[in-house]
Amino acid sequence: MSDGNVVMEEAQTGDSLHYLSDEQVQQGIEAMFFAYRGFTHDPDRILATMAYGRAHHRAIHFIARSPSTTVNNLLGILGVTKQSLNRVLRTLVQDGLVESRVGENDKRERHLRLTDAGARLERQLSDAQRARVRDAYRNAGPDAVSGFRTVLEAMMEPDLRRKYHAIGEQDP
Amino acid sequence: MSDGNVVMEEAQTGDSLHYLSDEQVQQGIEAMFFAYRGFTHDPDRILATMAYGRAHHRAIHFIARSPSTTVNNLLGILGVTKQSLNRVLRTLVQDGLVESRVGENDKRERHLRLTDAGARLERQLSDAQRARVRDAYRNAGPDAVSGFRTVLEAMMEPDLRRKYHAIGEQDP
DNA sequence: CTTGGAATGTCAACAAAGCTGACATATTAT
DNA sequence: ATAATATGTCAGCTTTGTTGACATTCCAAG
Repeated sequence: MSDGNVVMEEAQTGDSLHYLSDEQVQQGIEAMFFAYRGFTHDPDRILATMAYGRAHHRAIHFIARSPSTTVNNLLGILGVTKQSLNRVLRTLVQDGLVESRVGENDKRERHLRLTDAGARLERQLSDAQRARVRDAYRNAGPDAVSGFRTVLEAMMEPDLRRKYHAIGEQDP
Repeated sequence: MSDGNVVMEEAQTGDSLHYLSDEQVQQGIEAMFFAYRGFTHDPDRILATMAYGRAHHRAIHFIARSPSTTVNNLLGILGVTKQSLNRVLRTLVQDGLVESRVGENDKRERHLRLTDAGARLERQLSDAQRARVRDAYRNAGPDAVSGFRTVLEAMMEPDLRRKYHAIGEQDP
């Protein structure tokens, strides 16, 4: 819990690295845990009333964000196996929420987009989540939001950070 | 995606609420998703080599943080059913990583604490996670860290925010 | 034009970790 | 005495992840 590491740093630099103490780091870890629970709470509550789960929400979210994305691209973003994603996508396509089009250039690829019904569900699912994040932003203020995003970015795995930045760009 | 809501706010207050735009909120949602993946990446990698999973890590983490906590308290923190937690605790006690003592005042309660072996595993599991968070903190700087924690707190469900603050205090 | 590899889909089997419901056992509180 | 609390346990189910194997389709390299 308290190896001499941080103590040495503090001895070297005084109190300026207080935010790097084990206790501060530990509290940050716990804050991530509890905040993520809040983060998923609202969509989970809605999904519990349907035949869908969090995996469906994730797929719907990123299809909405990157229309015409391919299955392979989605696999890279979500970090699950194709079998796992395919089970989710199959139900969404069957239920008419997602459309799977054969690629024009490369006909092996399937390009995914939400149908109108899918977009409606996406809206419903994400509205509560957006509201929560927006409220948190409003309460915290712009400087805190900036720091929030800076730390989150620094916490990502490098390849996921690249994917994070690629979302919403021209050619992902 | 862009209901007129935010546009109205921006019309009212100018650009000061830019950080509340749907696009900013959406990016924050995705940052949470990707960052949480990084957050769990290191312990998950270690756990994959053992017979334990993320649920064991969570139990071990909070037992380490709140020694002598009761099962009921842990249930409230983790937000799972007693059956689910019990399955995890049973293996940890059987494997000699967690000790379960009958309460002194109230003998219905079981007070949980890590054994030496459990503390060693906790250290191993959490070291990588702490290192990642500490590196993220270091790269982001103290102001960003402050904002990070402010937004995370604002994102929590109120009852979990209370539990978050109660951890590490005298009488949880 | 054949062939290797890539992208996708699908089947089967399995595991982790959540859930509900029911029930048992101590122990404490009323 | 009786009710409520804290815990443990059994059985069964669901979601979501995993591997492994195999088929199809198609692009690209030879």
